[in-house]
Amino acid sequence: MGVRDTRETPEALRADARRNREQIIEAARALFIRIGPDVPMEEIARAAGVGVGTLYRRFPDRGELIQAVNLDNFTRLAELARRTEAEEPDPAAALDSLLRSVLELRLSVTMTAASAPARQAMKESAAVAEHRDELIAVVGRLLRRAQEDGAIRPDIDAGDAVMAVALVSRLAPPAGDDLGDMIYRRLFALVMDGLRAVPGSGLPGRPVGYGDIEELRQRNQ
Amino acid sequence: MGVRDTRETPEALRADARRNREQIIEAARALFIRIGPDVPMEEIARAAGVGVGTLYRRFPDRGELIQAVNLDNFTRLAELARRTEAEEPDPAAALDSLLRSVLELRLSVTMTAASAPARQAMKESAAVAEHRDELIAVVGRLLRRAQEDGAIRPDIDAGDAVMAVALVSRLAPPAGDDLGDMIYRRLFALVMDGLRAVPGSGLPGRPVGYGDIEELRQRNQ
Amino acid sequence: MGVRDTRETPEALRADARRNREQIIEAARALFIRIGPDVPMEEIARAAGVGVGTLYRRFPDRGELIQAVNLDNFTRLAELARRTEAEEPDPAAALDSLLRSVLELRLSVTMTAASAPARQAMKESAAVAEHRDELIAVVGRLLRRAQEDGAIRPDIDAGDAVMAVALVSRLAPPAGDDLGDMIYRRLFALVMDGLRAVPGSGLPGRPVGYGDIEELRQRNQ
Amino acid sequence: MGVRDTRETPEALRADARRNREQIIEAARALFIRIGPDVPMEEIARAAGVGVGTLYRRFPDRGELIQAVNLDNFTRLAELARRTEAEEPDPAAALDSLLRSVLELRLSVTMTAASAPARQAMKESAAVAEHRDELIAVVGRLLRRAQEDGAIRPDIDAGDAVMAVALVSRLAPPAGDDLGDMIYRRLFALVMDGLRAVPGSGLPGRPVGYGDIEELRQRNQ
DNA sequence: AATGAATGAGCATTCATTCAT
DNA sequence: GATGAATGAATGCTCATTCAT
Repeated sequence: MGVRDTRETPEALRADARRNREQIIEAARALFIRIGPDVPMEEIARAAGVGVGTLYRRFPDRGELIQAVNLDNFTRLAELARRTEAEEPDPAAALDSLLRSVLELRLSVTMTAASAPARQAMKESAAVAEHRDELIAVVGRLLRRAQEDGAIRPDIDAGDAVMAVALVSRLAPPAGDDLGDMIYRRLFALVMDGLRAVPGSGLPGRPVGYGDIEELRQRNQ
Repeated sequence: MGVRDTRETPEALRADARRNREQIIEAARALFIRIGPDVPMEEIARAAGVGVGTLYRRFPDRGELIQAVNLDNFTRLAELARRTEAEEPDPAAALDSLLRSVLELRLSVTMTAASAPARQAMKESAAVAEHRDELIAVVGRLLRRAQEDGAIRPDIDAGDAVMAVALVSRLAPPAGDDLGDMIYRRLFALVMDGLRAVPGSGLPGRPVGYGDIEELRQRNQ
Repeated sequence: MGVRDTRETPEALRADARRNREQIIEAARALFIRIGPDVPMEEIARAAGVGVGTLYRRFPDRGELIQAVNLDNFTRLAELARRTEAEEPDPAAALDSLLRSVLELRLSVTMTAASAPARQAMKESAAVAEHRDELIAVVGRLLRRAQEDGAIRPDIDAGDAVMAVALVSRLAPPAGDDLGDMIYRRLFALVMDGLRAVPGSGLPGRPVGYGDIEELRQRNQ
Repeated sequence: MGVRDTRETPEALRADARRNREQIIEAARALFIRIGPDVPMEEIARAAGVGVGTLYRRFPDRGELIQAVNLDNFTRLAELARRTEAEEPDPAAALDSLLRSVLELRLSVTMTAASAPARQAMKESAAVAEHRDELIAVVGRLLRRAQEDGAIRPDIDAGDAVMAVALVSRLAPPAGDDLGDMIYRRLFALVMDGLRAVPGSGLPGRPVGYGDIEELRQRNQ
């Protein structure tokens, strides 16, 4: 049932090699957020405490690295989604908590594409897709339940919610920036308010499902 | 009353030179949106139908070009704001219309920062600041009047509104993308709903003025 | 008897065109000394108060301009040499005065070649050659007479003297630099002392005539 | 006691990398002399048999390369000065031999300034300064002793001598050019004769110390 | 005839990726 | 397996020269 489309099975690596791999992903995630997905490979290697050679041995090119970070992100998100759905009985509260956590994990690179070269580099991965689907499924279920409760406006679907949150996540400030953080949290709250039922106001078009988002991504390559 | 801090007064250029200048700005604006502020200068020149040399004669480096595009954007925005405020008596409707127009002009590069090198390149310009101030002043006035009418939630200030719109503007789809456009318009509407008065829900922190946004920008250099 | 190998006869130009021509040569001479022979053509044009177009109309490329400056320099030098020889009866004093004047005119670009591209650009001109020959002839005559007087060492020829002075001329300091000027004058005096008769010390090789210098220049292209 | 202000300790490099580094410095020295300090970096790389990337890895910009060549030059010069002073008891002979060797090493770029951009690029380095100081100290000592012997004129100081030699060194001909070489050696001998005591002739100004030369260099940036 | 705009080739530098140690 | 050196393609920018106004 495990999905496996990266060249190597991380579990099969020697202890030190696996540690290297993790450090690289950790460093890459941090730098993708702080500098952007175009950050020099050498800088990532340095931050991870390895040579570029090692980085390239693990991830043959930038695309594979981005994808690995993505996979790592979505693995956590899916796990988080599962747990939140299981533990929080109120769907609106669960949704709010889940989306807030998404932000806190600062997984921004992940969902909303980045610079053109980075988009080129980001290959589709079955493993990522699997976790993403799971996340989306949870969001969809919570959304529907919350809509049945009247806590979330009825004219939206999971795609709307995901886009809204993904958008806000782009503003994630560097750690320690209090003003940036306040603005960020206010914006999230404001968007969440937008997701709540607002009598008398309708959105244009039709509810956007996650399939729509994927189609959109295709189109931009 | 006119402000001018670019080296040359565009009006004083020869006819063909002015046409080139405008084509360059047009091409740059489009490419900054589509590709990002790091698009190769050569690509901008090609899109504008001129040689690189011409591009550089007009804009000594990328920073000057970005700034010129910014100035052009904000000049239009300020003009638009003035007109909207003068013509639409209902403040909430004016605000909605103004912000919607901002999106339609696809002026995204403008307000929300870009990649690190691009940020470095984006010099502050007195002319840009003047137009920006005027735009913000109008947004602030409309906001206050709409809040007095109870049409907009009382716990926000101009900075909140501007950030919200700037954020959405990043999603501006290429012309002709119907799905993208629908998602984009829905998101905008959703955010506008968030700006409306929502009884019983308060935002964290305090209202964010435009000064806060500027401080934020400073900090990111 | 006039030599004419530049495209246009300066005398035949309209008054304003001639003034332009002279201003360009003046500006070029100053900038060649201050910045070097690679100074941008546009900068020369600006200093001369004309557009590049005008500069290029007069001097089709950098080589022609360098050559024109050269011609101007050598014309003055030849005239100066004639006058000095006629007016100063003591050959050693005349030589000293002539060489000192050469320095004071700061005609350095002229004789000792410059950067590789500049050397490429400096075409041989019959007019320059004529004036140069005249200058050299005077130096040679003064030298011989001074040697007969025992005032100048016997083992040198005009080429030696010219090279020595040309060398020193490279140090010409910008106007107003007192320290630089002192060093410059000391060096000149020191070289002149080297040219004077020094009993008991002989130079290696054989006396170097001007023909040798020209052959050397050929070889370096 | 060794001084080292370049980022890397050359000794610590891998064998092949060190060889490359040396080839680059060798090629750069030769080309700086032959073409000038503005030779294309690519040409230097080609002459050294490496790619540009390698050149830039070792020397992050032209300035660092110039400085490295300088350091190499002065290291040799200082060593040579030490040896000459230790081995030759007659100060005048030692001075003549030392200065002659300086020329033979063709270290011209070093002391006499270059084109404006190159001057900008030439950063001051503590290591270079140290070796230069040592060289100057030796020259100064030899000079004083020779002056006491009456073999060198009394009205000069180390700065005069260094400038004189630096000047001549600019004429260094390419290897194998016999005529150029003869002229070069004659000029050197002539300058040396100028340095010798010449009764009845005084230099203008005051003796120039090395501090004066440094001040001069400052002024030219 | 003068002007200054347009062009594009040339050089410096960076960085993704490959490869020798 | 890890390292960091080498490579060269890509991109920013400058400037000599040509050409439209």
